[in-house]
Amino acid sequence: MDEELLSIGAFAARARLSAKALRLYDRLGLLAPARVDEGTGYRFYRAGQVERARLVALLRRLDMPLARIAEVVDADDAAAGAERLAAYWAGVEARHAEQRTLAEYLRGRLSGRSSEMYGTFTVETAEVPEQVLVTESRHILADELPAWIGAALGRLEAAAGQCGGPAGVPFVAYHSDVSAESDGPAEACVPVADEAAARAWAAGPGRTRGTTVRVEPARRLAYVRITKAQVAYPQILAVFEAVEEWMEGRGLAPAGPCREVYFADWDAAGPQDPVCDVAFPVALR
Amino acid sequence: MDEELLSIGAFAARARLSAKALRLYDRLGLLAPARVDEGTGYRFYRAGQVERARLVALLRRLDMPLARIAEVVDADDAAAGAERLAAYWAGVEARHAEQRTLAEYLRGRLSGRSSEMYGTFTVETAEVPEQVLVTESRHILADELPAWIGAALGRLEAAAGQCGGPAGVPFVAYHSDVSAESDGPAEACVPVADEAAARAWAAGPGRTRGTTVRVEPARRLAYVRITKAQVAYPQILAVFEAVEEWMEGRGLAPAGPCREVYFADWDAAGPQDPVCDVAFPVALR
DNA sequence: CTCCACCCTGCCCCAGGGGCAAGGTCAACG
DNA sequence: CGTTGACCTTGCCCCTGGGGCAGGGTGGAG
Repeated sequence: MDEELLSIGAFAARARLSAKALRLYDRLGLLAPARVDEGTGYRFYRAGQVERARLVALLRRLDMPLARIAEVVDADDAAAGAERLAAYWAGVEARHAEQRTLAEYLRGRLSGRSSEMYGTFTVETAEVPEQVLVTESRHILADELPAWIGAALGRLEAAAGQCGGPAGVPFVAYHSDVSAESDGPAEACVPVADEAAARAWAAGPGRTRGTTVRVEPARRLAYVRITKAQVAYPQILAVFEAVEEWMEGRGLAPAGPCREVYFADWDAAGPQDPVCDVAFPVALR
Repeated sequence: MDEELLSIGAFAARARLSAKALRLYDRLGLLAPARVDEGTGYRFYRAGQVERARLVALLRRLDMPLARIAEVVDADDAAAGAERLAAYWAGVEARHAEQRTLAEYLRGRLSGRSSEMYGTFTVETAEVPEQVLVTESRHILADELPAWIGAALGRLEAAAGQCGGPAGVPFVAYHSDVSAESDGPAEACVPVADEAAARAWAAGPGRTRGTTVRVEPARRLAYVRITKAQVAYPQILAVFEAVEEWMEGRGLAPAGPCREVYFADWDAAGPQDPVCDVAFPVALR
């Protein structure tokens, strides 16, 4: 019945944890000893608890916080625990991918200067026909930009359904710098098929928040295709700079505001999937 | 001359840092204000310091410790800073690669059990001819294993130079479990060309530490090829288990101790490069 | 002159322990 | 039976990189 109670030191050695850590896990309720002597306070563990302790130790090696470890090891069944682990790890991977692109950007900036970073991006061109756009504009700083882009494109795509449906790829145009000091404005744009319906929609109720309809003439874009992980401030600025340099090298001047073209399903994309073109309009012909 | 001194709040906004962080960086000598008012203690920064402050902020987003940030931003020239950044980031990548394989192992263990993890490794077989080995054996626990393997194979490869040269790929054989509780023994082995020279070497002075020479008969190996990042305790145990399951599925029994075959240059390999075969000998024919 | 926005220092807080001090326990050895 | 040394307990301070708040000083605008 007692099945060999282990002292904290013996248990720590078997579990590859320190006694100090075990006391902490006891206090947090993550790994309670099987018995605590009332007189002396000595902790005693069953040999069968080693498995749970080792799992905790392994999860700690992923730098998982103890609270999330508790969610994994206390899950109703192992599969549910695996899901929570997968969710945690996906977050780690996303953060790491973002940091990796930032590290590459900084390394290039510190060592090679522009010549090197220019080489790491491939600039292409594409022609885009005239489009009717429903748009939403806002003055905004860089830190709120990702949340706003998601929300604004969501609203505009909903609107596009009432305007003949989306007729192209959504994008965000920057009419002036968006950074920590400069607030744009930025303009979220969704091409639609039915201009008359779009104008009716824009004149409808509750459209005071910078929404408008405009016709964007046909244009040629110079762009760099980037992955989801690379869509992060401020390293994305290096991409804009790369396109500008490419244009200067060919004697081309920007023919309108720069933009980010979101051609893929953002939520479905993984960190290394291409999702966005960083683009400048250039003169046609 | 004064060129527009900024208060801490104004400077913090431009640098995308909190005032609190700036006070900390001042105290650590990482980013000292251009002037500190003696009477009031007010800190004043030059606009030109913004660049350094932003670099610090970006490096912090890599979770780089402030001490290492100081090494980067205080480097003699930008290229030297880039090198230190690269060194730091290489460490991050290595740790992340190791954590990734651990996360995959744990996810498999929690969710799919053996069926899934079996599927993630590809087991191959290979035939190895008879070999003369110089070897070094030791009782050792898992946590000291990597350091010992490096040192022992280094010594044996040096010895192989006096024994007709290396005549095959070095490996480590496990005659019993090596874990946190069980200490093997493990045996580091390097094949050599000249058996007589090897026996003379083994009888030479200072060879009392478990070194020996033996002839390993020809054998067939069932193995899984893994990357440098996967060579880490305890997730490597899952690889051994995968090979064992594969063998059981084919009615094969181990014909000797399991082993890790290091066929690539360990130091030159990146985390994702294949470097090691996790192998069991099986009966020939 | 007063008000409000800044600014200062100093203290406590977070995670996840490491390290040490002061004192209690337990088994083995003489 | 006593002592010794290994082990256990709690409690406190330390680390990093700040966040948050208290209590008090400053400076410019109205």
